[in-house]
Amino acid sequence: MTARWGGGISSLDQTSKRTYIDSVPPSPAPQPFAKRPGVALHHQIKEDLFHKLRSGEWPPGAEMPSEHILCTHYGVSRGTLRRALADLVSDGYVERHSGRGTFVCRPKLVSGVTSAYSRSSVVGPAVDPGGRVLLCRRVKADRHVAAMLQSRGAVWQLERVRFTDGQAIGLQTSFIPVVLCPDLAKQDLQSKHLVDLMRDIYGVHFGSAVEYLDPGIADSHVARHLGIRVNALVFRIERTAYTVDGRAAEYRNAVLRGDMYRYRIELR
Amino acid sequence: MTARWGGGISSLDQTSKRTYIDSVPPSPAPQPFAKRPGVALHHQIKEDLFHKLRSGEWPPGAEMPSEHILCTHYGVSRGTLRRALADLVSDGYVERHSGRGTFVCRPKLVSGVTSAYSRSSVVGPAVDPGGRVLLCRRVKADRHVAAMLQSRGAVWQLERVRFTDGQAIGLQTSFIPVVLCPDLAKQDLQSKHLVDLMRDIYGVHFGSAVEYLDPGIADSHVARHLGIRVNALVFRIERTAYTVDGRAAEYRNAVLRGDMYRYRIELR
DNA sequence: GAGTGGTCTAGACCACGTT
DNA sequence: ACGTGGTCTAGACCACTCA
Repeated sequence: MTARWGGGISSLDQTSKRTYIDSVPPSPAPQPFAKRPGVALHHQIKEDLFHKLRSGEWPPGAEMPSEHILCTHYGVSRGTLRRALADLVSDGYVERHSGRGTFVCRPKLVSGVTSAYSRSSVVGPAVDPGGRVLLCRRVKADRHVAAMLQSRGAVWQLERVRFTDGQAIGLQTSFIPVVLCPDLAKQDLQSKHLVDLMRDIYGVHFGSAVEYLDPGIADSHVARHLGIRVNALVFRIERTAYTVDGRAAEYRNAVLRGDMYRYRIELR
Repeated sequence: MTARWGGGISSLDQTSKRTYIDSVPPSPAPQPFAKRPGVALHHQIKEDLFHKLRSGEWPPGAEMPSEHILCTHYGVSRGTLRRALADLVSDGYVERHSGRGTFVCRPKLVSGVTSAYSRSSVVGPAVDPGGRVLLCRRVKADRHVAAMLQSRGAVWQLERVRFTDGQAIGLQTSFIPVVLCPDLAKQDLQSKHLVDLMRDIYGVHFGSAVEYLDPGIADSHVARHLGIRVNALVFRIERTAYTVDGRAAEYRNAVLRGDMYRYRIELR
């Protein structure tokens, strides 16, 4: 049996709920739980529980008090308490198992590079829509592109230089099934985001994408168009984007200046 | 006013709920909603709503029916329906605004590199705990390290080669405040994860971390220890890890073989 | 069988935004 | 004033786990 709850809750419960009356505690009783008006109860309870978690009152792995006990302690209904616990679960702080109980999560931060899921974002100046079109032609999808797009038909090959405030920062080649946008070459690829264009003209709604990131260096082609020296450090980004109903709609190989962008990853 | 709901729900409602009776519809009425036993109702409702979203029945930006209407349509209580909607909200598919209504989210996938938050993970063989210690000494934190650790005291400088299955794959230098682990040099840094060690010996619980990722190339030092050629492509990873109560506990500079690992990023 | 969490209901009151 | 979503309650039944 893992650590149970030491105490500090049994000080207030059972009796009347929502009693703000000030019967001065005879002993230095721990501040039990004072409801603040104007803030959702479930939120206050979540904060209080979180505080107990990170103060070490309930160490990682420990079993927490049952819903029943917590309800009487906080003087709230089960629904309200469960809302607080559900939020802690979705934040990854506690685990619940039907029939067993509620447990404090052990930190999942692995020491190595392999780590738990997380949130990530690109750090750097915003990229302008559109860009200089170097190439836009119909081609037959090669083996690799066909595999990534899950289709063997004709595709548009679209190569563009991307800018931020007039400065070239990326070079990318997209492959898009022709069936999705029959006359893509006629569209305003210079000044519009591809996602906006495909949505507004062809009704293709992007919903998700998967990117793979590798370190790379600029070859002469990349260096010339981005105005950087050959062998300068870049990110190589391989990306497949999917429509909201799960069909692959764009496969893209991109290069992004390594001196102007970095990836930020938030682990938890 | 954005698009309202075309129809298809008004076919069943108001009248008795949970009526499976088969009064054969005079017109080809759309299959309304058949509950499957054994699956939580709120989950079935979420699936049904999701299906309507991605089928385009409710386009992005459209206002969805009110809770009241959906309750009568599905024949469930408000709590159950709200649970389904709450799940859709946390998945990022719908937005709710008190007093206004519930709206279908517009896809947030931006065409450019700058994109919405996402989940990410490292792809590659799992890293062994510990590693070969090249250096472990007390030093005074320099300006940069002190800033990252939010403290000016003495720190441990720990440089290790990381392995996977006997093969060197990464080189990292950690800086850890001495106050957190007075005799770190005496510990088993060869075969234990730093997080495990700091938790079990010093009671330091890691809770979160922020990493910055850059493309890089191996210098002679890195190349020698990782057994790769000079100028080989690597990831450079700058990482600050925090305890559960938010104090910086480790600042790390790491290099990871670019030919064996890549970052996978899932955008939504 | 007792205790746990998971689900669901049918009410209630509230703050908010629109009309 | 009305309809929206946000909050909260007090019950109920269930599946699951463990002693």
